[in-house]
Amino acid sequence: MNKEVNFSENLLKWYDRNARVLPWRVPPNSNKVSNPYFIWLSEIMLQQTTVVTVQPYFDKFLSKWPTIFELALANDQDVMASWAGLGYYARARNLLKCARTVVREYDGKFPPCYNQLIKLPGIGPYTASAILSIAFSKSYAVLDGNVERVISRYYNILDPLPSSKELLQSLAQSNLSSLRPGDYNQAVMDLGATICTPRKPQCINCPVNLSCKAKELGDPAGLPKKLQKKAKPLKFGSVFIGFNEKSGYLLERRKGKGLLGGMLSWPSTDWSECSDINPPILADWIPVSGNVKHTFTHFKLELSVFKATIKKPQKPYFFVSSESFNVNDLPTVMRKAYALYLKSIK
DNA sequence: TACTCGTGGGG
DNA sequence: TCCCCAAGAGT
Repeated sequence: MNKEVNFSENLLKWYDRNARVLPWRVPPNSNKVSNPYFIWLSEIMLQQTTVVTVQPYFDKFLSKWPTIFELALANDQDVMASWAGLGYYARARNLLKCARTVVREYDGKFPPCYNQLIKLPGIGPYTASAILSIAFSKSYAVLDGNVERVISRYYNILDPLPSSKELLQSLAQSNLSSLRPGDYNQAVMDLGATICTPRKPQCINCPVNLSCKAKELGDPAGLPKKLQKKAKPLKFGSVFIGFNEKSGYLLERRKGKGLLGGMLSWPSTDWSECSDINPPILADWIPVSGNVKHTFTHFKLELSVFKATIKKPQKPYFFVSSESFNVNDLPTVMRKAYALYLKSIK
């Protein structure tokens, strides 16, 4: 028996006994069919996001929009508010674009074809392969962070990411089970998430430890090697929380691209290496004690917070009544500013 | 290619 | 406290 068969067979045997129970997943050997809408929605949410974080959002989206047809009819603000806190908000914008395209162009059915899937907004090589293998049983191996780690260890690949990606993709594909491509992909990812972890891999419990190259002659925990990342600069800015009893809170809708694009936000200065406390609205602004510290993917941020009673809305800004205001409609960094404001008025 | 794009948890 | 990383995609 060659090593490739060994890997795939042992992995699937392990998966049959140890597959995690997830709301979007069909258990192995259950004779149930995956719902492509569930698979797509979960895969978009799971991009760079942990299963634990995704679960409540997945449940919320399914309860509000049980099928792609309802989602396609949702309004943008509702979807963005429902995504708030999950991060990478381009995913939410593309999610809605994609749902509308699939309903309009494909009668609400995801095309079981790589070249068509990859053209849809928010669907890249990973997500296209995940949908094809899990929902349509087609032979496409996924390459995500888990697979990169498992495969680079199994073959002891010493070249650093991302240059080794092409090789890892072909190795993952060469091992794929054509009978159970979806289970194979999910099995590798489950293995990476639970056994072949970034630190302190539990090789003793690994179903393929007897043929793993890194375990045999290398350092599994040291793989995959990655190129060094650059340091995060520190940026500063100010946000302004305006309120009055009658009208509610003064907010803005951030422009549709870039950081926090499309999200509800407190009026804010730009964020840069120099601190800026010039309010975009005229009022008697009072500094709120303390500041907001927040870390984004590529920079750190410190925000000063100001409060004032605002009489009239001023152009791009608008009031949201106290009754309909929900701080959880805001991204996390803006929730932090609100928490500071609440502390200051108590 | 390399950079942009959130957030929370673990070591 | 800080760094790493998590079912990546878009530009």
